[in-house]
Amino acid sequence: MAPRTRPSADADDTPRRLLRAAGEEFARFGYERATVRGICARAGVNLAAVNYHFRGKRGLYNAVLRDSHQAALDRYPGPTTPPPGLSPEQMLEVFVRDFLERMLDEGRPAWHGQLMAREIIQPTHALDQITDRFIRPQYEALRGIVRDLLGPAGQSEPLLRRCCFSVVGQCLFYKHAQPVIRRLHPDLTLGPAERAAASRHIAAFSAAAIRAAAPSPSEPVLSPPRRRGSPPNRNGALA
Amino acid sequence: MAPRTRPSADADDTPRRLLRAAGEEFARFGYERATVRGICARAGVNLAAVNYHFRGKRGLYNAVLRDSHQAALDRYPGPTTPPPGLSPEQMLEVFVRDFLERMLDEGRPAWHGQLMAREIIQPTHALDQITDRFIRPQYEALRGIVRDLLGPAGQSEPLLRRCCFSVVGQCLFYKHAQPVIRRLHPDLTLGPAERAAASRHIAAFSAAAIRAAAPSPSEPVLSPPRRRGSPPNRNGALA
DNA sequence: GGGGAAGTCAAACGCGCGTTTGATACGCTT
DNA sequence: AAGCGTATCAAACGCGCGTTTGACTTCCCC
Repeated sequence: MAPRTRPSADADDTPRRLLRAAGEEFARFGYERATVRGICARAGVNLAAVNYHFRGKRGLYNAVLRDSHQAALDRYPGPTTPPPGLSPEQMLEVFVRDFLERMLDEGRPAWHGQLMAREIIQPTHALDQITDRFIRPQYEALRGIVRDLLGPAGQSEPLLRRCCFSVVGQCLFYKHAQPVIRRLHPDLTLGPAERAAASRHIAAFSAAAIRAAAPSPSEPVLSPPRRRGSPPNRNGALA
Repeated sequence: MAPRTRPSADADDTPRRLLRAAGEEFARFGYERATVRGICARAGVNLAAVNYHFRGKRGLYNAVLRDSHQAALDRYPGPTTPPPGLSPEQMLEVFVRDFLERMLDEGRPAWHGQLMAREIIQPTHALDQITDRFIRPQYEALRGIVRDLLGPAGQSEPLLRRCCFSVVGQCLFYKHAQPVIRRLHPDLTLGPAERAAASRHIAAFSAAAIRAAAPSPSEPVLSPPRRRGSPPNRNGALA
């Protein structure tokens, strides 16, 4: 069973090395441009191993998604389970910070955010599954936060939707527009400090805009109007 | 010279048909996934015509960019030459509306916006040229608008930059995240009405946020601490 | 009216890709 | 020791891609 001279329980077997190498290549190049040959070369395994262990490139990609999804849930418990007692502004900042960090975090085996970011703009066969298992829960969490910020206006579905799009759009920009950003601002580094500043900016920018979109400030804005109806984060988030 | 039975000045010669077909294919599939065979089939010309008239796929793409760039300038004079007498809020709305319309406008031979949107997230060999000729002018126009909205705070280069990123990020989202949007909101159409509403939302959302980021109208908040040192916007903007 | 440039065309070339094949080696069971 | 399932490997297959080739047609000009 064990190929070379490894007894049995070994974390360095061929499927694991393939998963790791494939995660790096898929995150760096995307599903289409990543090559099975490149992955196998990086993993130091034979070319046919992908088809033997994962039934082809698609199967390997699906396995990487499953694997990294679980790892990401462990690493970022995230705003789907927010610590209580935070103001909506604080929850928005936590959401934005985690979202941005996930996508821009290179280095460690944290490809999940990069794979998600890629799927959004270059869908593969796995997008439906990814939407159900990852994107929609995150989206519902954000909707809950924004709904709280909007107050009574949060009952307006188009407004709520567009505000969420605005938040997510700002975050995705820092991930996907990097080639242009580098050309427009050659001195900009986009290191951890800049990322933190960017996430604070997005959270403050969005919170101010959402608060402004809410009705008049003269009246108790948050609590009373949405006392009725369903709790803010009912459907989808944990479904 | 003229191939079949066409005397001379004919708008339907092979290079023109190739340009048109290539624009559609490049806009729809991107540079990499668009195929020379597909373009030639759509244009109804022989496969070798691309290499004969444009010296290959790259040359054809460059020609499409040049051609559509000129056409786009004709169609959208745009906010680089804004009509005077508009408030900064109105100028921002014009900018956002044109930007969004350019990118989402399908149908007519208006591939330029789609090609630009693609280049931002999937750069090709032409991105440097495109940045200089198209993106940077647009970016500077937006910077001017946002600087006006920010007031004294507009002297802060990082704040100005991030506000511009926020505006552009919101716009790009509607273009690039369409697969996910359709899955999250299957009933959403994204037709002309929704696009118009989205552009109004982005403009209002951003204007409110930028105004909020500006110091209070009663007191100048930002100016004193950074009075010393070099002028804030010296390098890069026009260099 | 004959020479040559310009243009078109079917066919093929070379390459990289995902995948498959068949041989080979290993370890466990009986 | 024989048998068998598991795993690895080098080699090749089949396909689509961008590009090239060489022959053929058409038109202008001297």
